[in-house]
Amino acid sequence: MFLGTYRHSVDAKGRVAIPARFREQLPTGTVISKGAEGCLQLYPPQEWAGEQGLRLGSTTPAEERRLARMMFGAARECEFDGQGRIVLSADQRQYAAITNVAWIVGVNNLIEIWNDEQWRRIGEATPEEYTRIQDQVVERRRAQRT
Amino acid sequence: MFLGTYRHSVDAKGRVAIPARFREQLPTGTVISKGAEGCLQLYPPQEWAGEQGLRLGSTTPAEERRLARMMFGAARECEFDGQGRIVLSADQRQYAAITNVAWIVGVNNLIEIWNDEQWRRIGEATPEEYTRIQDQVVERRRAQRT
DNA sequence: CACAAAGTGGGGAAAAGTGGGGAGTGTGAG
DNA sequence: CTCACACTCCCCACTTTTCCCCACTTTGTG
Repeated sequence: MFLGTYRHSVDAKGRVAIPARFREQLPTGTVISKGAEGCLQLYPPQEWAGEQGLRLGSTTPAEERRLARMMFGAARECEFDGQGRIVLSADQRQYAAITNVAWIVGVNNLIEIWNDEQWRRIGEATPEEYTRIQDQVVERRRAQRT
Repeated sequence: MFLGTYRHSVDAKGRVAIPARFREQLPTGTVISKGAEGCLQLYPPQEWAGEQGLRLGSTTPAEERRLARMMFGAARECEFDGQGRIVLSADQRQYAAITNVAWIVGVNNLIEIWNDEQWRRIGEATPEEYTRIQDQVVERRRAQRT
């Protein structure tokens, strides 16, 4: 389970430290790829395996083909250096618009990496916004039960 | 079952002691997150388990993605030190507007942490207000059943 | 009143995060 | 074929943060 938000710096070489709490839970075989809303996502091996359902074949719909190409084409296996950092490629940094600062966010089953501005919009919700969102969950749960 | 209200101090490091009565009932795996109306909430493992259904994957809809990011990004697993204290992160203290004092309130199935001013507004309700609130709940329940 | 438990505060060791230098490897041009 | 350049990766050193431990104060209880 990945929880919490961490603000780490990205150096000139594109290196960013993954919080130790997360790193402990990431075995080799962890994959980094592009995610929705312009973030990067780290999939632990078992989560990445869950995405294998997305395959190309003669019956695959067009949107799924496109999604599969983007997801798998952008994916790379994570490699940690001695200090627990990974290197974000120039391509990945451009996609996520990351320059000097990155927010590393635990989202239950996977980890996301965001640029400064975009994460602030999500993470710095006021208590009022947060209350509203929470009410949405309650509402959604109720809808699902029926 | 968590009952009662406790006023504890928060030191310069952001540490706050959880009342011993509560601590005895909190196994490892307890999670602290942001709650409605600007409080912080402690979920015992069995309460938090309900939130686990929310997972990210290539088939997760947009509203759920946003929700999951906010919920899990704001949460952290509780870690007690030798004196039974937890550390409130700078982010959590800002959200709940907590500086030197925190009110720790048992609310049946979970625990809430409030700042001085906001808790006074809730806790110092007059008998008249209390009655009115109770009637509102009764009214709402009645409306929902229909 | 005395003792025990709970809460509070601070100092120091250890761990995590950050930045830079340099060796090794591969590529491309001369 | 050789040399120069660029890039990657590994290692080292420094800074900051975390957390663990100790000691004191306060509260509650027998």
